[in-house]
Amino acid sequence: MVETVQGARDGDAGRTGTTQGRTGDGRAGAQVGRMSQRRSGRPTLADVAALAGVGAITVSRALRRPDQVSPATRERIAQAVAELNYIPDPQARILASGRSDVIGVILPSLTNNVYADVLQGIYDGVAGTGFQIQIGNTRYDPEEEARLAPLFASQRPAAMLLTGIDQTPATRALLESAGFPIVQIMEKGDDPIDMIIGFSHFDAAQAAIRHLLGRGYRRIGVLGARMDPRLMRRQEGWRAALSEAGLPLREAISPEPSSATMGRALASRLMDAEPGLDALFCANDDLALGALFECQARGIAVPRDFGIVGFNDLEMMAAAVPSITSVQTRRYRMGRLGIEMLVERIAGRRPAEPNVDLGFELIERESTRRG
Amino acid sequence: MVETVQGARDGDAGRTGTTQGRTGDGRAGAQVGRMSQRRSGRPTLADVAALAGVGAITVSRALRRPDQVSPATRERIAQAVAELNYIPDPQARILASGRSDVIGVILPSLTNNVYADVLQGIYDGVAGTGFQIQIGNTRYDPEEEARLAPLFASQRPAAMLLTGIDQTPATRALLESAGFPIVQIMEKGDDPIDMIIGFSHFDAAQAAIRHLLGRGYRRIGVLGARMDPRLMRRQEGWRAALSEAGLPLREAISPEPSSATMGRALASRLMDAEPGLDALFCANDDLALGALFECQARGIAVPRDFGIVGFNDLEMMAAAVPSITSVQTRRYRMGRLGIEMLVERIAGRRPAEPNVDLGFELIERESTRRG
DNA sequence: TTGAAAGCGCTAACAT
DNA sequence: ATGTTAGCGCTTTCAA
Repeated sequence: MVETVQGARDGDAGRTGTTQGRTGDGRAGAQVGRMSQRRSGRPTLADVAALAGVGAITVSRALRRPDQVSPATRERIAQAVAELNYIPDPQARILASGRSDVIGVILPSLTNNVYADVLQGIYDGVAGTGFQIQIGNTRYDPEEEARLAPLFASQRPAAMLLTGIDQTPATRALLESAGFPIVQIMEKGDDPIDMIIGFSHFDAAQAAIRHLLGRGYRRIGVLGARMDPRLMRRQEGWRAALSEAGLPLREAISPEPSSATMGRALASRLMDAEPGLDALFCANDDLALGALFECQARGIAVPRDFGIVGFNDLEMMAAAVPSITSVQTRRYRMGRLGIEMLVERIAGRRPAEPNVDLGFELIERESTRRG
Repeated sequence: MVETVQGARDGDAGRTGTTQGRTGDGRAGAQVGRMSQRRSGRPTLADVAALAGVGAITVSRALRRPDQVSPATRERIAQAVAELNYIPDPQARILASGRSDVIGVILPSLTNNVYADVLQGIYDGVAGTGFQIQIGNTRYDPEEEARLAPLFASQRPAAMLLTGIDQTPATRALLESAGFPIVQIMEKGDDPIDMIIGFSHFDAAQAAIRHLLGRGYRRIGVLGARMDPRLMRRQEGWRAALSEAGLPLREAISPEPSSATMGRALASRLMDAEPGLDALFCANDDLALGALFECQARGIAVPRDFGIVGFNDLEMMAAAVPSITSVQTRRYRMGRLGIEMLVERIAGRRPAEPNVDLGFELIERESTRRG
């Protein structure tokens, strides 16, 4: 998605003569009297300038750096702007200045609750800053990311926000010399392209397993779906924790998207394959919800006979009966802080800390609170 | 969010000299020999043209309408493009042509599952078309929509997609004369600004109540949260259906966002206030999930002693125990079809039907299957 | 503090 | 089928 390819569409339905005539009104326009057919019909800087009796550049300055224009002129310009209902043309501005107000954002998914929250943080972070967000959706496809990142980068964005740390070497090289601020989110990393905000998926998964161990569960299984790089690192974490405890690895993994239905299916499969299973760490909350439903369907008592831990701490974990223990991750914060750091950098300020570990927190609830 | 205001940021961190030197290489550039400091450093149309030994406009045409250029020239141009790694500048294109490849999209939420699905449909619809998506998030605030819509419209989008039919008169007037295709989604309507894709929330809510009645439930309550215009119309629907059946109105409504936790709270409140309640229609699925959890917490048997119907048919409704009856709405389809219709119109073709009612379907599951 | 000129990279409108 | 010219609306540069 979001290509800037040429070709395709050509016609221009509905684009014909609408506000055509208005061009003439102020007759303020350029020195030249004749009317080009190419003009958009909207008032331009020159129109405002003529009406205010100043040069175009003064209007431009009044708009961008009001302090460089005398209060009197500023006021006259403000009136002209209001009168003409002038709105600056962002395209012209970008072309002339070589600088855009677009922050490119590349996410692996839009429907996944995790990224919906990130997205909310991003939009809240950008609110009122004057920047625009341009979203690319890779659908968890590394090739799509490799295609999208250079494409976005080539459009002179003011900054870019990327998900994760697994960009291809080529993409990475391109971005490192791109000349605009970049932040990677969702993962901890020693070697960011520029800035990074995240947490250790390895540690978080390890903490989940240790929590189950601490509650006395021993025959622990793990459910996972859609093994993206973050999931892979969680996998390393739960494997390490299980191995450290001398416990065998009991996993049910699917490449398909995570969902409650998938959670039920995977839980069912693992329960059948591993009789005596007494707990599940679910690498996503929707899997955990599905696992709980599967327990209910089988009449298994949670938490007495079976423990469940989820991951991400989605809102419904607290509402479930029993409520479900989960690893809280700061998704909204990553999106929001990511944008805030980028905006800081665009403004020429250095963030105090370009490498932020937001950590995680294991929220214990009823699903692992036994006896 | 997504303003195009002036002011704010000024500095240009990190933007300093990166690929500076490269400007000289092809020396192909314009007729003028001197090198402006303003140049971006990226190869331009003129560079490609010089390398291919043709005029700039020919390159432009080769890129946009290859059939208007002879195969031989086209081939030479393709080579030059590849050699220079040329990427067209979208801003310059937009400025010169007065036409952009941006489709503006205004949604009330990004985190709500409903709109996450719509968004996915939108991105899938736009994939491969060459159009870009610009999202505005109103957070269910009509004023924000009234602010955002004109702002987007002023940026010469190729088209716009709006949510619902409750734009202010001013916004509506502006958009009606905007000159680009517009589609409204999520609701049925007789008087679209341009095109519309939706379904009747009134009918859908009515169908939900009638389903409960058909299953023999009589002391029916309704839960609602965040009463946006769609919810209001559902409310009219459930009220009509209850009144038609001669049943009293038992509602628990909250202006706060819908969530499973909210569902539990509202269900709890209504159950306490209305002893003997035997069913709930929940105007959102997360409320329905919360209601189910509340029943579980209270030891109420669903569906035997209590019926539950949700709205939207989110994935987890099918996984719940018992699975939850819900009104299926075609969210993804509305997003996708909306974009497809816009793209058709941009290409100058008229869609067969500019007013599409996608309907809904009541999916009966265990939560209302008693007896 | 203000302005004139030039140009950002591309395409529309006429040529040829 | 290809080229020439003149912008699109804004900002940079340099000057006053």
